[in-house]
Amino acid sequence: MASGLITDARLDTLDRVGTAMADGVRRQILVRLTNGPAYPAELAEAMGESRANVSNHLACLRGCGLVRATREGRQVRYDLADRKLARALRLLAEIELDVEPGHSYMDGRA
Amino acid sequence: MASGLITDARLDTLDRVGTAMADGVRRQILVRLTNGPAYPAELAEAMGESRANVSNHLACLRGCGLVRATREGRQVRYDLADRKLARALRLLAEIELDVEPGHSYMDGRA
DNA sequence: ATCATAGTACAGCCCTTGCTGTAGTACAGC
DNA sequence: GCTGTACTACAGCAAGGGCTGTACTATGAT
Repeated sequence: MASGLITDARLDTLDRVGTAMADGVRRQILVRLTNGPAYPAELAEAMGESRANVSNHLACLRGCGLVRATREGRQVRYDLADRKLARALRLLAEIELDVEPGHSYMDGRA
Repeated sequence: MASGLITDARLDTLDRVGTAMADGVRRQILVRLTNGPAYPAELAEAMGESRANVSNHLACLRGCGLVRATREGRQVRYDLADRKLARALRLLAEIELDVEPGHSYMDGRA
């Protein structure tokens, strides 16, 4: 079952991950969380984005369930919700994608 | 290096995968291609979408480099471009995401 | 209590992106 | 040659989603 077909129940998970990865800022946040927990203000400064913007994207990631938030004093620590997520992200990043440059869609034959 | 940090060079790959997975139709196409090659007309009927729509999304997936197209007579066969992609998609689908129902973001403590 | 900081929530505008419809290309058969 | 099929490309409109700015809550310090 682990390496079998993707069931309908798991399609919901892919939907969440898909919408989470749809935006560049959220992808960057996910990558950074792959290397350990982080805080909104820290993320905002490191990424050159406004705090409100980062906070909104973090809310999106929470809604999708990819990220967990826990209070620490007056700041909030964010972690990836599942360890498999970090593994999957690294696996995705390792994929070799040779894109045809001319954007001509027929690569094998014309 | 395989299980290390995600380098900037690999961020480009994540961008491609992210935009590819941003849309529900494209996610569905990717899942179907995980189980083997497919043809546009076949996909369109199975998914209840127009051929033009499916073709546009396939063009997007080609542009991102996730999918490879080869002519077969007067139809075109589509395959996933990399075997790791299928593995990564299955891994993503296996993630357990327990989303807090009330959308109240503080789960650990209030 | 007051002030400052960390973070969130939401309205508003704008830009991106998806879907439909149409025109066009490529191949197979007659 | 012509016709039909499989697929693509592109214009046009509509809708979804992102960024900014502001208002608000919560915690900690003085």
